[in-house]
Amino acid sequence: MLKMAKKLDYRPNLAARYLSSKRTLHISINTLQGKTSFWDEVRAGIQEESRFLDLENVELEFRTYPHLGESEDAAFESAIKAGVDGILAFPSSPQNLKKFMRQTAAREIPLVFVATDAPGVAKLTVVSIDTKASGFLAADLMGRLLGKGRVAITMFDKKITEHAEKGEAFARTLKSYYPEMCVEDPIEDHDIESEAYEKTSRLIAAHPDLAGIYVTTEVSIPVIKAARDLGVLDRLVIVTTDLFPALAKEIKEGAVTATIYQRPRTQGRMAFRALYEYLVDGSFPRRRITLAPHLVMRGNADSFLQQDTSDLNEGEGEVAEFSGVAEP
Amino acid sequence: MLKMAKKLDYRPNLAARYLSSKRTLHISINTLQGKTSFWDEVRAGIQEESRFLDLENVELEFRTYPHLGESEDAAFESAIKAGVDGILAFPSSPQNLKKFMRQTAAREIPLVFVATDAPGVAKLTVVSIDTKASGFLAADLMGRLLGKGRVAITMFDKKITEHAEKGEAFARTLKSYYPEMCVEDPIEDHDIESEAYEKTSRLIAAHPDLAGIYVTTEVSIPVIKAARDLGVLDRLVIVTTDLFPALAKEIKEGAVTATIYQRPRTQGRMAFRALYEYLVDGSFPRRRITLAPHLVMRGNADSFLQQDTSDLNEGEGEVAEFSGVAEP
DNA sequence: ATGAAAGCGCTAACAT
DNA sequence: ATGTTAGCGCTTTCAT
Repeated sequence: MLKMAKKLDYRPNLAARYLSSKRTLHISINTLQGKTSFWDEVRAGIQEESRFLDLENVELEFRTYPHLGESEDAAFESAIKAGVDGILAFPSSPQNLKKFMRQTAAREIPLVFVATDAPGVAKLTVVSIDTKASGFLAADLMGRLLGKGRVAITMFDKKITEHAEKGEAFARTLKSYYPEMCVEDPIEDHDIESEAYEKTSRLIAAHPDLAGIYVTTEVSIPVIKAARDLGVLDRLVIVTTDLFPALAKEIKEGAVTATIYQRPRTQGRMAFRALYEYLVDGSFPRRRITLAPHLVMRGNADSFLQQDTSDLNEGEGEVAEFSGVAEP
Repeated sequence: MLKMAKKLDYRPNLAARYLSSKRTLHISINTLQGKTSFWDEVRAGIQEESRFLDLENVELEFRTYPHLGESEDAAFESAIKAGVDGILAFPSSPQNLKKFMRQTAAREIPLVFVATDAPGVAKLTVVSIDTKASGFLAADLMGRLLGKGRVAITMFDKKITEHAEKGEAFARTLKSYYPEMCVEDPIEDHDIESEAYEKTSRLIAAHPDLAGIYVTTEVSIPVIKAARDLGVLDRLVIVTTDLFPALAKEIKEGAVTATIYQRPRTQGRMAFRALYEYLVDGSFPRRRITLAPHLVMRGNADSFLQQDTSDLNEGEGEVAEFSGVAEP
């Protein structure tokens, strides 16, 4: 009886646990090598939060692979073999991942996904951008600026949940608020530059009245180039995704109206936080952690590009001798 | 010699420190009672982060005052008398605060400001929204939608740094990107509804060609009402600040084009984090912690209003005793 | 003043 | 298997 009661509201003292336990948590970070800076930022966010939260008992193991596909599998296998305590990953090919599901499940290795979900795979949580808000923002912006006309959307592949969701929110918003606008079937570029260029060119040729394009993938530059080469850039409203130097240039020059920033650093931070909490506390995060996108236009493009050091500065390693709070 | 070397790369083990120390940190949260939900959200963010970070050695003391002015001073005095280890505050009247500067400085009580800076007051850091990005966003949105015309801006008072900065960014953006637009002298509403209504009405009467209004304060409803009463609401582009139910309604109905959400919860979280880290680690935060504003339009208004539980889930245990200070 | 010793609440290695 | 004990790195108290 008493034991029961005691057990119910018993909370282990984490400080004591850290102190006594020699064990260090090994967390594997399986992500894609940065094509643009997106993944570098995600990793930076993870490191940041790790340093902030950690009471020096966690070790990050970065398994960064250059391409989707087998090197991704290799990273997974290697992590499992190494006996890591948790995995934080970018799931690119859900089918392959299922092979590992049993293993992670059997060994009770918690899994957190960043940026994209892998439907059907058991995981602790997924951290991603709010796709509805993204699609909506792009649509309302275009709608307000154009009022009517034909617009297009590009995505990696209709099968990527996140992209499909953005597309759906985009189309739905346009339909309900701007009935005089219509959306073409999505272009699928598979993150391949030439494919994006080709398909965009063809689309523009087929629809000389095209008024806007919403690019949900990272390959926005080829889309812009196609429009420019065909001489229609000036009359297109282009809304893109993410932010990197080449794109910032186009934004500042007015070629791109706005971009929807997916806050990679914060995604990394949140993902690590969720995994760490689970490992340390046993507490479950929400099933999905969704971030509000930031709208970037020419005025604030630069402030987003420069390292958003975000929260804390370096721990100087000094004893807390409260040395007066001076303002320099 | 050896001592020196040792001291230099010595890093105290925080876990051990928490464990052994009986001391609990007392942090006073001096904020304004919520007129809208802004301050409630800030406090929620503080609580959230506190529960998340805390290894049960911190105690929050909320000193919430109904009005600016003397009750604010009282809260400050009470906190200092109580011997708190740190204060997290909304500085409404910088002049008064200076009286306490000496005291906090003398007793080495670190001070963190939220939402607004108090220039000239020594503090650990200030957490606030990115005013430039806010003003810019409002301006570029209006510029893109209107192209030309006369627009106005309302603020609490020209003397509030944050408001002045927003106004400046707004005007500067308009001037450089949309030379055919012009900005009226700012309306100062001092957060008083009747004042906002009066002055807006007068402005509209004086400038029948007014095309847009950027409201940087929380009193956007009276501005909308004035425009509606004078029958010009339909042709005005209105961009507001913050978000609360009554405003969300106006956004969804199209009266307000967009609002710039200042992320009160995140402001609270960041502020607490900075103060806590300093208290525990001795590490100094950046001088200013600036958050990117969120653009809210009719499609995503609801998702912002519903409690953004943000990061973590529940921490079940309860802290022992709260001294005579009320919880929010 | 300065230094030695006793815990803080756990885990891990030991003994039964 | 179960119970006991040493000790993690600090702070605090107690003795010198």
